[in-house]
Amino acid sequence: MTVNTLHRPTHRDALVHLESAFERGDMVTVFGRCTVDYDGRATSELGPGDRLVVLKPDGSILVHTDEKRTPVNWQPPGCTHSAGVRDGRLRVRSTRSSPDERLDVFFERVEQCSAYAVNDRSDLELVGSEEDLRQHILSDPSILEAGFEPLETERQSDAGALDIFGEDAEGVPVVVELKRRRVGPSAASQLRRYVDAVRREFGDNEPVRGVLVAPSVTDRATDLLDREGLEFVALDPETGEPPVEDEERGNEQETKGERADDE
Amino acid sequence: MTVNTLHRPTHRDALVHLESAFERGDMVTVFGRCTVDYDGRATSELGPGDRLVVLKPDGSILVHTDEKRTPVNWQPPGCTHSAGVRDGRLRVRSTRSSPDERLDVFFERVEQCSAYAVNDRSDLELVGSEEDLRQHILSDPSILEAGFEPLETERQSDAGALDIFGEDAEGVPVVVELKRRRVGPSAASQLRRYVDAVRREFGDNEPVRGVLVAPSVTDRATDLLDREGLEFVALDPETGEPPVEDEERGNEQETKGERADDE
DNA sequence: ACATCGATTTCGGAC
DNA sequence: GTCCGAAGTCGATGT
Repeated sequence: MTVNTLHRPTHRDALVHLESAFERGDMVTVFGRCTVDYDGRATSELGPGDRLVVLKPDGSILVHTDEKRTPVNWQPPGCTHSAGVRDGRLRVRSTRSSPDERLDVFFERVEQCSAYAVNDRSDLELVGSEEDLRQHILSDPSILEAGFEPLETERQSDAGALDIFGEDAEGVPVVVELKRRRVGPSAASQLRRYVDAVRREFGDNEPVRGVLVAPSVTDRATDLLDREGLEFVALDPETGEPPVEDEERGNEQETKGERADDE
Repeated sequence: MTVNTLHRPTHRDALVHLESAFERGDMVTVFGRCTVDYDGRATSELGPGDRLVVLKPDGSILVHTDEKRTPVNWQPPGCTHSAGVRDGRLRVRSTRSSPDERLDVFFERVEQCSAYAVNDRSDLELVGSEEDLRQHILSDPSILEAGFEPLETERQSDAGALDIFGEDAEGVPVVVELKRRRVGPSAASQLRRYVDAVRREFGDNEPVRGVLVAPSVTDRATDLLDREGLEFVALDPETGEPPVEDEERGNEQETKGERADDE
């Protein structure tokens, strides 16, 4: 039996059900009318309403309303579940120390309470991350710029690790910062921070270039980059190729032969 | 009846159950062995395993394994739910355009399928945000520094909006950047970006101070602030007071009379 | 719709 | 444990 469900249980029955589910390491859902009280990194209160509460065997807890992808209240993995009956209500509690936190869900009525025995060994395989973009550039550095040579990834600097550090065709050092999606001002600041650090290392006489690589860039970020003498290269993280633009298309020299032969 | 549940339904029964739940605007959970396929901003695949799928009437969908606070796959509000039977499996699909995205969950077996009629009008009340910290400073600017005078919040600059813009006791412009928790290098960069922008506005002859306000700061961020001539002030977002430090405590002048009278 | 930025961000990796 | 940055981040606000 992989699912064990109670409908409209008494608080006492729900309590026993919950505690044995915690014991077995089941995943649990509780649906009913409740209030929520949180105190920890911040403090919150939530008045009465119908919500779905999910308790996982890794210690995480989620309180979901009928809206939003993000739970209205939660606690991350590593917390301790407990349950009890207080003042005629079922209290589901999650606690941890460091930081010291407590989440209480008080049910005035439980509509349904289910325990699921979970078996899951599969890992998610995801394509299109910043790491994928990096692999594209490392396997064919010319997609960044003709003559670019990567020398090091995750190279340490005073300001943190550089995504890619390399040299251009003239041997000038290049700091490359990668983003999987359209970039704004913060990415420009980040690149500047890294370029500043490398310039301090190399001394004021040596030129150091900074290149931001992303599928696209906002206007304000472009302004900031221009002001700092930094550069931008448009690349898609999934394909490693320049993204197709709706405007100004059709006149670019390609480094790969991916163009359709319709012209 | 606020909950409607099927145990080990046939795919066809689950399908009918799902479609009427979508119609009614219920919140839905499906538990069973499934695979997941996602294509959109990125691309992912997830092999077979037992998962809890939550579908909300606002169009969001969550696929939860037995671990992590974050769903292993999901779709944000505004998507369209649909269900069908394909190749002997129950397919639960979520789609949207702009961006063009598709999430498919294929159940080889459904253990339980529940529809919940949700009634929830309460809003979360939360204390301890950056906005709370700002209110503390605006209502008593001296907690930042004696003589500080706030002039404007969300003042626009070339680099974005400033949290607080004001003057110190000498009339020198001050850019204040607020963070509700311990800050690292990126907050220092952000403040620097804002101070640079204001200095460009005011001209090189005018002094402009930059103050980062947060409960604490990392060493690397301190280095960056020092290098840029920026300042740090320690304040807690919930209390608006200097946080209690384990070390070097006991010698600070308080602005509020919150100390215990045990000495 | 896009831009910008906060978040009880969460998460993973490195130290 | 802390630090640091990525994320299919999400979500809110303003334009």
